[in-house]
Amino acid sequence: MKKIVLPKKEDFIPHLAYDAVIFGFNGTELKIVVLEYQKTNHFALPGGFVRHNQNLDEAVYQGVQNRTGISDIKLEQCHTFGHQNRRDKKVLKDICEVHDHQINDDHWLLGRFISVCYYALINFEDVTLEPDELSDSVGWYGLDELPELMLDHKEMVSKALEVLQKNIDEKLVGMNLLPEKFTMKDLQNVYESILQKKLVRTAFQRKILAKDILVRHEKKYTGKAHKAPYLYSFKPV
Amino acid sequence: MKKIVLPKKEDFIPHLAYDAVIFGFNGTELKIVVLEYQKTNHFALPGGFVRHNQNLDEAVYQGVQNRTGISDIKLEQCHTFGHQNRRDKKVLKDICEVHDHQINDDHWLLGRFISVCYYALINFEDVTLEPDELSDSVGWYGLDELPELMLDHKEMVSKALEVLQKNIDEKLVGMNLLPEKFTMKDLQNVYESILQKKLVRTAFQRKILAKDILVRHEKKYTGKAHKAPYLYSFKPV
DNA sequence: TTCTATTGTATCGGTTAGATACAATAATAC
DNA sequence: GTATTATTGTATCTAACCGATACAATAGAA
Repeated sequence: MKKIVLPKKEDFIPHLAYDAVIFGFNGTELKIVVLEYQKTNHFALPGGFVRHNQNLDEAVYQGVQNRTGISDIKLEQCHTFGHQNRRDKKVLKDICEVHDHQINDDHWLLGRFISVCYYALINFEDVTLEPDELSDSVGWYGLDELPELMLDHKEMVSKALEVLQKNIDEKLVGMNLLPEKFTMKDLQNVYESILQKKLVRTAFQRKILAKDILVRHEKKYTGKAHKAPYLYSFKPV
Repeated sequence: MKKIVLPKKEDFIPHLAYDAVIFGFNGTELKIVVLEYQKTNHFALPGGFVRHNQNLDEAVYQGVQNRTGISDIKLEQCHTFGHQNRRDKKVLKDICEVHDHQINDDHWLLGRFISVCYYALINFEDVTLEPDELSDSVGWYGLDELPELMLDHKEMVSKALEVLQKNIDEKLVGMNLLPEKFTMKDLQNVYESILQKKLVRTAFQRKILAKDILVRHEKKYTGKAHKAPYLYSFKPV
């Protein structure tokens, strides 16, 4: 196992972390990015720390990029988690041990952390997840097939989903959960995955078209024995 | 000037602060609580730091109580501000100097702070603001008569108002911006102050009554030469 | 050619909000 | 007393919107 360099205490704001809930859509199901730490069987949201010379927003953007390979996304804050027992010595120690680091009980990484939670929507298809040196794997997990997550990361997922549901109409316009061109059915699937309920097809189509945010393109012939749906894309702003 | 005790570095999480936007309603206008630091002419939202053995939420609750005398309120998070130049050496130095403290440029209070912003709604009438020893005064200011505020506190006010506007229907039920009993006109005034726009009287009344959240009481005779309005209170949950 | 699943759209009924109208007051002016 | 005035509570009309339903228009298989 390659020896990694632990983050140096003096570079970072102590007791402050961020975590990100990154939503993607595989055509059927809403999924989120989860990291697995090498050999430890510990799972977590992509997260990290904020440098003294970094804006919070930038730290999150760069951190997510480093840890997952995902770039060019728009992250939004959803909540800051600050319970005093937000710490997990065991998990951190396990991770460090795997990498041949012995750390003391008073090491800064084992202390209490306040974490600012962000969320983002990305297109499942044009992303290749690349785990960083800390992580054994980085992968997509459906909301109902999440592994046990570190600390309160599960609560973060719930909160992020809640905020996303509330803002779905604003956030989805021009958002890239879908490929460039998509059918009305695809869009409805995204809505249903996020809202976690079935929508009325005809009313959905009417509502979306009334918004006047879509451009209609050619038909999409799927080979199935029925009328072919039109393809749409979001109107450029 | 009484010499005060500065917060000790070792008690608090460094680089982390909170600030609170506390909304009250005086019957006509929406106002917020602003502190003035003694003799310095510096104004700020009530805020403070988080102790190592405190939950974030508790720190905010207790801090607001200590600094303003306001207790028994429900605070909600609205955003975390983390720009790297969130620091203001001059203001902090001024405040310390007034209290006979000389602090060095590397004092922890002069460093960069990430601040978690909260907001709350309270009943203007049953609160007596009591400034703490740091503050010369604590008072209510209308949104369009705010003094110059420290750092990005003005942005915090905007953000809090934005969140409040979005959640007005949920947050206002049983909320105590109003006295126990109030007229429909009073309630409409609250809505209009928060949303910062005029509402249609008849539609407003119909909408609120349809929610079935009010109890109707006796009429309120104001002495004015017109029909007396009914008093209402929120249905107990 | 027939059949089937899906899509695009129109229509009906119920709900909601803005606009308008109007009757019911509470105090004042006379 | 009676008329006057401002405000309140409610009803009505219309437009917008949503769920439900109906139905014609397919694309491919049988």
